Amino acid sequence: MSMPCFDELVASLSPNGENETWLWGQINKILPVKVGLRILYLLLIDSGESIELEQFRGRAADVVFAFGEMIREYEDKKGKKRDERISAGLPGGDEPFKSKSRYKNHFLAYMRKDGKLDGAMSLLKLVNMHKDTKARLLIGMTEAGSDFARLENPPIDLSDLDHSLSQKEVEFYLKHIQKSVPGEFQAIRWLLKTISSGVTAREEINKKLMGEMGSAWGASHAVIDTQRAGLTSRASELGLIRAFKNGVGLSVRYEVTTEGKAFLS
DNA sequence: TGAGCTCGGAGCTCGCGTTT
DNA sequence: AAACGCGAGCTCCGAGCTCA
Repeated sequence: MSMPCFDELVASLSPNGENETWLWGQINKILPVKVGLRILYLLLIDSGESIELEQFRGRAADVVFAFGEMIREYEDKKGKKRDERISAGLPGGDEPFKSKSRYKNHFLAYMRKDGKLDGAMSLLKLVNMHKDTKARLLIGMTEAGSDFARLENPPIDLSDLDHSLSQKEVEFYLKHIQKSVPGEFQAIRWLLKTISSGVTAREEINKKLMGEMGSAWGASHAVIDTQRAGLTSRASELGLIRAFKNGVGLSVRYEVTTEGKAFLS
């Protein structure tokens, strides 16, 4: 299926161009997107080019909920700390309905009443949607989505619950956003450059972000905070930055990793 | 006019440092 | 060594808007 263009995405409702429109900050992990994408890929082997959106969303939420619980159980048993867990963002907990619904809307995909596409899968142009002649809403994969879905993934394919993404998946993601999702590409470059220049603490990054993008976005402090948190979380999952605590105080600082430096150059 | 939807923020939990 | 406090990361609630 062809890629959705920027105008078809909910992101286009912001007054800024595609380069300045970052992924919404609550999309803070890539693994939940990858798992959903693999499920869609498998469903499409039987169904052809597209499948009914709600059928996919229901099935994916159920499977990923079980997957998330299984990973959490492993992490609990190992006594893993918050920043070592790969289960963040996956649905789970004792309110399955709410958690699945959040997963479906943030990490999977849906079409708003106004026809704009929302959800990480759509915003990253890994899927596309259309209505058939009977007004049924169908979802299919773009070529990039299908390529990304097929790549071997540590927890899904190797039962490796300590790593969320393989090196190949990281490389694919970065190449893909460079080519097709310029807002996310620019956001990650902005963050790496910012940290490289010595702006390494949470509030300093917020301040710089507010100064440079705040007025264009019309963003409150809370929105800046959300965007910053999501971006640092994604960049860290991709292995481009690392958080550390320097001796005194609690506050975290970030540094650009070797991989991050390679990406910048 | 009220049911459903969207956006953005409120607030929870965890873990670590500090205080008593 | 227990209690406290706070930063960080994450979850999901709900005010206000839209649309039937």
